[in-house]
Amino acid sequence: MMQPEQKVDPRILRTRKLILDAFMTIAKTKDFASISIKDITDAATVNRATFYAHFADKYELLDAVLTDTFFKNMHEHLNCHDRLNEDTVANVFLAITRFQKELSVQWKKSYESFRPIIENKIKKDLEGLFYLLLTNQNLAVEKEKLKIWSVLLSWEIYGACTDWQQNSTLPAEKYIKTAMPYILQGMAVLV
Amino acid sequence: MMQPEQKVDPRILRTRKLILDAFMTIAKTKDFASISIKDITDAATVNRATFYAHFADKYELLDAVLTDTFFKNMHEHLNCHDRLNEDTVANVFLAITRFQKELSVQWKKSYESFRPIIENKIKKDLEGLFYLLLTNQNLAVEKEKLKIWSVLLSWEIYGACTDWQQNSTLPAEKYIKTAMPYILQGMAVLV
DNA sequence: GGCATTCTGTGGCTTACGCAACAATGGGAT
DNA sequence: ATCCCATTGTTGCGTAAGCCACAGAATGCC
Repeated sequence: MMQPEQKVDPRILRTRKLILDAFMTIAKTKDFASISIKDITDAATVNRATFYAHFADKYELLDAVLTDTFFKNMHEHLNCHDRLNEDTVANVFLAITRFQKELSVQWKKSYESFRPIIENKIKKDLEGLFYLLLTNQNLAVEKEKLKIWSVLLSWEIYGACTDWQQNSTLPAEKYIKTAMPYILQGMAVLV
Repeated sequence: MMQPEQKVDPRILRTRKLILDAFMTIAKTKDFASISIKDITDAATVNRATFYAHFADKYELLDAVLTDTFFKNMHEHLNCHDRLNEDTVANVFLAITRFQKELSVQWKKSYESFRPIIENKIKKDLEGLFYLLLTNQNLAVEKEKLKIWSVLLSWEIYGACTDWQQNSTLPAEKYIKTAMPYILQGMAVLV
């Protein structure tokens, strides 16, 4: 989003990465609740006090990990200069479902305890993403409305993902194609 | 050797490892002479000034890399509580030849410029190793003599390695078996 | 219940590292 | 020969990270 990204001390990046990597590794073998800060800092070969200089607690770390991995995943299939249209929505849907799949496989032991946190996180991120896309295509609509519509759209999409995951036997591509007319109908208010 | 190994700041170990790893990686693709300090520190994501806090120059780094890898290699086939005998000598010979082989393959681009440095280094290390083994088995011989005999033995063994590498077509195991009687004859002065 | 143990945040102090700037050296090109 | 640019070590200063010790909370065990 902001490309200048003014220089960050390399030590900060290094330590952050050490912590994130350590956490992701541990999450594969241990339940989230039973992971202690010490487990993480030991694995990261970082002092416990240093952890707290980067993150307030375990949950903030989880948040950061999700942001990193989710956005990484997202950007592989979407660039933020796209307009919000049928293709974009479909791509977002597919990226989310793929991401969830990956998480539940990679983080077997922790995924269940993560789920509600992940859900909120992704919806917030989505909301921000949609809002960004919408403002970028300068429509003649007040920002207030765009904000709310972003919320609606993010819940809608995320709901679709959850439903697909839990109840559907369709391939993701089919599912989203089926859902698309309804979504587009809602988005039509934009133009 | 010394097992207490009083605690070292983890940052030092980390930085050192980053530098060593970076160097070994670069050595695969570039000639030693053409590797700059900046190349190394960039790859290691470490500041150039930090490099100089750890090593005086490129050669000291090379020295450290060799020590680490050589001793690692050596200890896999030998423990320092062994006595100095036929088996030990044979193991050392094989460890060295294996190590040289590995280097020349791994560090294609740099090996030739390394060679003389490596040679001195290994002989020094060998000398220390032999001296250690000899003193450990408390013989009734002055230290002064043990020191000199360690030198002779290390040159002898290293010479054998070089000759094998350059002139011999025998398998290393055969070669050392052939050379062994002569070496043992020399060592007989010890008992 | 009580007791011991582990974990969590936090603060004060020390140390290692990053940064920018420097003079000195050494090719390489024209 | 001259200029140019890159590399080499070195320095002083600011900041991130390590270390230790602490009190309070949580957990487990009997």
